[in-house]
Amino acid sequence: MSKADRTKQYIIEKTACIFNAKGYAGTSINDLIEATGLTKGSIYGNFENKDQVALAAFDYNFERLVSYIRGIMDTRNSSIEKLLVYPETYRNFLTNSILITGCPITNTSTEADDTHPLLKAKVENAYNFWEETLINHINNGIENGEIIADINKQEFVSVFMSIIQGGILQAKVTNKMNSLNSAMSYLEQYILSVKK
Amino acid sequence: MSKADRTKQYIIEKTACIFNAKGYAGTSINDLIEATGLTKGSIYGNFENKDQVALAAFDYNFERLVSYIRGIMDTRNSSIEKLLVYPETYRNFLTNSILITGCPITNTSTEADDTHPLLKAKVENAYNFWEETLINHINNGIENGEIIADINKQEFVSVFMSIIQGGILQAKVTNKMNSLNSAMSYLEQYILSVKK
DNA sequence: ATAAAAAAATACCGTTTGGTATTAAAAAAA
DNA sequence: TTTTTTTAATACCAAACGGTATTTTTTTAT
Repeated sequence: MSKADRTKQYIIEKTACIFNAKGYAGTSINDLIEATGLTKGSIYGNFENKDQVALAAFDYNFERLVSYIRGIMDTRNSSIEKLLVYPETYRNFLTNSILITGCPITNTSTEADDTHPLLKAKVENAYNFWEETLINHINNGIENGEIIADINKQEFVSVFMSIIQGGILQAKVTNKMNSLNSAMSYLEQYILSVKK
Repeated sequence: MSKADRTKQYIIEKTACIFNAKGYAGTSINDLIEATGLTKGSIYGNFENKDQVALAAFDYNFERLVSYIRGIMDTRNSSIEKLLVYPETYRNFLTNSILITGCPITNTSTEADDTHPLLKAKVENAYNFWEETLINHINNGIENGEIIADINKQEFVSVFMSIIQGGILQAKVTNKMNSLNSAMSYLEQYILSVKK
């Protein structure tokens, strides 16, 4: 790993949370300088422009979240238990450093959809990835005879993701955990309702 | 209505959609000038600063959405039918000028929560208002014997709002209506599931 | 119709923005 | 260990930012 690669990574790690919290329009080069302790010249020596840092930061935020959840999932044996990792994780998202400034997909999608095509494309991919992952878990569950075969996959994953995203949105803005907890309790029931 | 009040209203009406689309950090004074055809002096003569325009714009966006939905609701007789106005409305949100740039609550909450206390307070109020409205409809439904009495109100409204917000988020970013339609179909079932 | 008051346009201000040469320092290769 | 290459810091830039003072125009009250 070259010096350039290391600083590049360092910049991403130090700024990713800022982009997630303040948004991509709300984050300035100066914010990046403050967060990294580096100079403008150094940042622009490693990234073409602010856009490229933002895109890399999103990838980092998303990848971190994905690997965090996958890490817990790997400790679970059944498909249903794996799906239950989501409500379990998001229930305590305010105490989770990865999620404390909100879900990167949720945050980025609202900002990027009407303003930032490159970022929007990234969120779109992230969405599709999440959807595919969920469908894979469902398919595994069906194959194992763990999940009912006549499940409406499309509807299930849409509702699944909606409940998580909506729940986080509500919790972040109201500072109350009851609504998120309620949503997550329902999600648990919802998951168990497709159990064979 | 004085001239000042009229231009103030004019500025709000012309800029509200921009704030909703580009966000509050992403919208510049120049955007406001372009949208209104007015000059900087005129805008600052009617508003203390950009912040105040943004706050007024959010109020306008929210109020418009509320009165739109209430307008349709008033044509419905039962509580269940009134609740069904939501999936009906949000199903076609991309063709609805009020919602085409997304739900103001959803958009604003992701941006404001970590950056803009005044705006965050407004979104919080909007949330609470929405929640209260839903609970009122449920209470009416229970009183009329239309909705089952042992409904978990807190959970119901949380899930209700989550499905709508999550569904819009997905539709906006994927440009696909299936996921939103699926989520709205489920919401319809969900509403009917509390029917007596 | 005219005078007073209010609103809008113009012109200006300092600061911050994203970004770029250029110079200095530190890695990496010889 | 020295030279070359790469990386980081400095210094700079034009443009855009939010905002203000002043002048001109338009309302409004008389």
